[in-house]
Amino acid sequence: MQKKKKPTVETIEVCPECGSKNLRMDYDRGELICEDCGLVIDDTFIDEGPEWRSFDSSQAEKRARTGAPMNYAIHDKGLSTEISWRNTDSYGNAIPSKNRAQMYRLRRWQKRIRISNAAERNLAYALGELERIAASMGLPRNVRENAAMLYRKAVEGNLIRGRSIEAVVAATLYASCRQLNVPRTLDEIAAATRVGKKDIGRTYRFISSSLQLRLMPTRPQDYVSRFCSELKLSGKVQMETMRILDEAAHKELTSGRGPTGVAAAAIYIASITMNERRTQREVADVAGVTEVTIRNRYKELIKNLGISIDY
DNA sequence: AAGACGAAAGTGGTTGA
DNA sequence: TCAACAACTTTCGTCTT
Repeated sequence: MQKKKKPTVETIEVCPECGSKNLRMDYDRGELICEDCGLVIDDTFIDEGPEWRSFDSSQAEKRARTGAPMNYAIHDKGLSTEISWRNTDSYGNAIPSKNRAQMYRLRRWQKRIRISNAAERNLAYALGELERIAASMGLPRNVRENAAMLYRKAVEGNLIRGRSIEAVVAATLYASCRQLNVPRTLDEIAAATRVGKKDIGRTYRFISSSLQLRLMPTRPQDYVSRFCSELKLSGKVQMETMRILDEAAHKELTSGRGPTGVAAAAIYIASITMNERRTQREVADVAGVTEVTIRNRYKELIKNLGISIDY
């Protein structure tokens, strides 16, 4: 019954950057992180199976709940019965031909009951899309489930009418990412869907105000670890960046500014002061802003924080 | 030659009358 | 609903390494 798992990121044991074996899986953010240098080794690992794992029977007992786990990402929350298409019984034996017709009728009814009307069908389609997009972006499971919940609420509130399903799915994903502090930019979401950034933004605003999501504006800090690892910067740079951003936030240099731009500028500064220099273009590409924005932000930062940069 | 700099004009979104 | 506005982008010429 248990199929052999194909090798995943969990088979990586040594940090390719510093050789440390001190790796940690951050399930909340969906990242595999080196504890020593801070490198995010892989943020696109595929999660298989339930959201928890047990390593021995006592843990399994503590963590297991009765019945199947609720899964909001499946349109009937994963609680319905599934009938396999195989003509075998649960022991793997072939079902006698005289029962085949009966099985066929059972399956047909099962389908009709499960996906009975247009609303259900749309929900099933939407959640399939959600899963596809989230998977291609490497978003962790909790973000997907959260997004699925938001989508259900949107359906209940009749917020879908007049909007494309994919736009709403993208918007809920975006909202979910922000709620759980694993922000992705609108650009990134737009790149993974067939919906324009404009549409997603509009739909997002509509949904979040209708559902009263009260989301804080994204903080630059939330982007740092992802950007830094994409730039292959060490944990030292990351920490320095955080320090700069904290100070900047304290002096109100971040409000009103685009968080990605501020994050990019702080990373740029930290990369120089920590002797791991990256060009403005490199940082700009990763952060999805232009060099000009980085220049503007970083001039503000070094002026107001009294950081001197000597080459 | 690549990177950094800065000016100027253009874009899309927010705000307030 | 519209215009003002700030943030950000694009483009381009110039300077620095």
